[in-house]
Parts: sequence; C-alpha cells; structure tokens
Amino acid sequence: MARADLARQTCTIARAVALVGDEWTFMILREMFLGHRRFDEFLRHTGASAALLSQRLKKLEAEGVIRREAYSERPVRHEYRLTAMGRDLWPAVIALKQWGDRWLGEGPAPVEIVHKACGCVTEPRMTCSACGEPMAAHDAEPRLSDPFRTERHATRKQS
Amino acid sequence: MARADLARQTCTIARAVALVGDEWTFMILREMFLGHRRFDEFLRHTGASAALLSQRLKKLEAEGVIRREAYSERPVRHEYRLTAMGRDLWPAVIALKQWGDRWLGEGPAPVEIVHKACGCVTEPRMTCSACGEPMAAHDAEPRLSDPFRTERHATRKQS
DNA sequence: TCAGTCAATTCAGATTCTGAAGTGACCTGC
DNA sequence: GCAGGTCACTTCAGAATCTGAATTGACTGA
Repeated sequence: MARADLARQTCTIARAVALVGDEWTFMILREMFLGHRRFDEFLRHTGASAALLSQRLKKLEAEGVIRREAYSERPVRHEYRLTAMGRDLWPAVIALKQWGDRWLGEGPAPVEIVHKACGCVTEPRMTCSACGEPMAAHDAEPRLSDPFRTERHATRKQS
Repeated sequence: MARADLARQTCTIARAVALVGDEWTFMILREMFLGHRRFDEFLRHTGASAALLSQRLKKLEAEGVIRREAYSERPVRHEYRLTAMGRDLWPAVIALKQWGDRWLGEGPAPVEIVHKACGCVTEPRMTCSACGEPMAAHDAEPRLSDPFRTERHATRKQS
C-alpha cells in the first residue's frame, strides 16, 4: 500500500499520519510553534531542501493546516501561519518533544514551555478528560467501534 | 540536509522525529498500542510492505523502542513488544488520534479510549504539570535554552 | 548599477519505497 | 509422507521521492 492511501482509511490516526506524519512536516510545525512564518526561516532551521519545503507547504495549505498570507505587496511576499486546525496539532508536537527530552536528550531540554496562565515552566502531559489524572499507555484500553473492527477483520487475507 | 541528520541535532524534537516521525513507524506504533505483536499482524493492518516493515522493526529495536522476543522455539518465532521507551510514545500517538478525530473523521471515532482507573471513555488532553489546566498552543510560550539559541543563530547562512 | 533578499522552481542523481515473488523452517490434515 | 499452510522474513526491479545545487524573477537599498 502506498503512503498516500493512508488518507483513505477509516482510522483517524492513519489519516492524521498521511497528512502530517512525516519528518519534514514535523520540523515545519516545530518552527511554526516557535513563532516562525517565513519560507527562508523554515529553510534555515529545518534543514529541508527548498523543493521539499515548497511542496509540503502547498500540501499543508491545501489541507487547511496552514494559511498563506501576503505580508507585502510589491514585491508580493507571503508568510505561512497555522490555522485553528494547525494550532490544534500542538499536543502532538509537544508529545514528541517531551519524549525526546526524556529519552534522547542529554542535559537540560533545549526548549522549555512556560504556561502563560500560571507562569510556570511546565511539562505538559496527557490526562484523562473525565477524572483529570495523568494517563499512560497502561492506563488506557482502546475500544474499536463495530464498523472499524469489521473493516479490520475483513482485511485478513486478500490473495 | 538528509533525513538521517536530524538525529544529530541538539533539538530533541528533531531527534524524536528522526527516530519515530515517519508514516509507517506511526502505523506500527498504532498497532502495538492496539495490542498487536506479530510481523504478519503489522503487515495486514498497517499496509506497509514486508521489506519496509522488517527494516523499521530493526531500526526501532536497535534504538530501544521495541524489543524482539521469541514466543516459540521450533520453529523460532519472534514477537515485538514496546519497551518502556516505546510505551512512553503513547501520548504522541494519542495526540495524533485526537487531532484526526477532531479534524479528519466523520461520525464517531473508530477507536475510543477507556481510562482503566476511572472506567470512563476519555478524550486524553494535554495539561500543565504545574497547575493542571488543559493547555493549547496559545497558552504556551516556548523558551529556548541559551546554547540552543546560539546554535540556531549560528546556522544563519552557510555559503 | 550592483549586490542582496525572498520565495520559490528546475533538474539530475541518489535514496527509498512498492509489489511481487521467493525462502526456509516448521506444522497440520489426509 | 507429502501437499498445503503459516510465519517471518529477504530479494529485486521498477517507481516514487528526496537532495543539493543552480537558477529565476520581482523587488530593495546603497
């Protein structure tokens, strides 16, 4: 199955992954959450090639994750900003950062997050929306919806 | 810059992305969090080709994200399990799922998460570790460490 | 006028991925 | 005792994607 076909699956993880689940898209999102907006800033800080960057920005714009806005006429110059949909990817990027800090970093984290509301440096974490307790993999039991389970079993053997 | 060079950056997001930030790795992690462990289950449910799957599993094992364990001698058969490091990726996968459910799904979510401790269906969310409030992009102010800031500025123009 | 900025595009060569076929060690049923 | 199946892969050619470097075009600023 080709990568692009993930977008047509029922599973919303697969769809999300098809859209934003690649190396350079995460790098672009990181830069955007650090406050950058311009093509050449992405170019410098992500390390992606110009061709790839251009292509990814087009894709993200087409899917509604970012918005392209003119910040100058003459010459026409655009910058890229996250839409509400894009900003909502913050937890995904932060989750990767937390994991990287914990398992791949040495010394202090290169980026700290300050929670504006309380003023503290925070280690954002996943909590249960019902009881508010922090959650990890072993606290969670996934429950497949009936149509999804059926679909998955149907994909048994396709010879 | 090649994809592989991301692993050598100071930024822990870049390192995390170099290791697990690609389409098929997320698909494999999804399956593992759904409880699957075997090569052919991954093959069927992720849609990845056998060659790619084999290569990714090797990489994840080499980096300590998963562990390969014999579940039968004669014939020797292995299964793959998440290590503590791997299980700790749960928030990242769940963050993508939540985003996919919100922005890309139609109808009810294909997978629900039950919080074992409280028994409720939950919508896991990012909260501040200091004050416990839910957090989103606009509540967060990233603060770069001095060495990291210096490193980033050094990468201005490399002609 | 000349260098520089910014947002790209183009293109050849390198890398990676796909899909299909094959392998080898076993098991199961007849 | 052997055909067919399972499981965990490997191999390989052709397709797709990515990289790095050069180039473009519309400007600005000195």
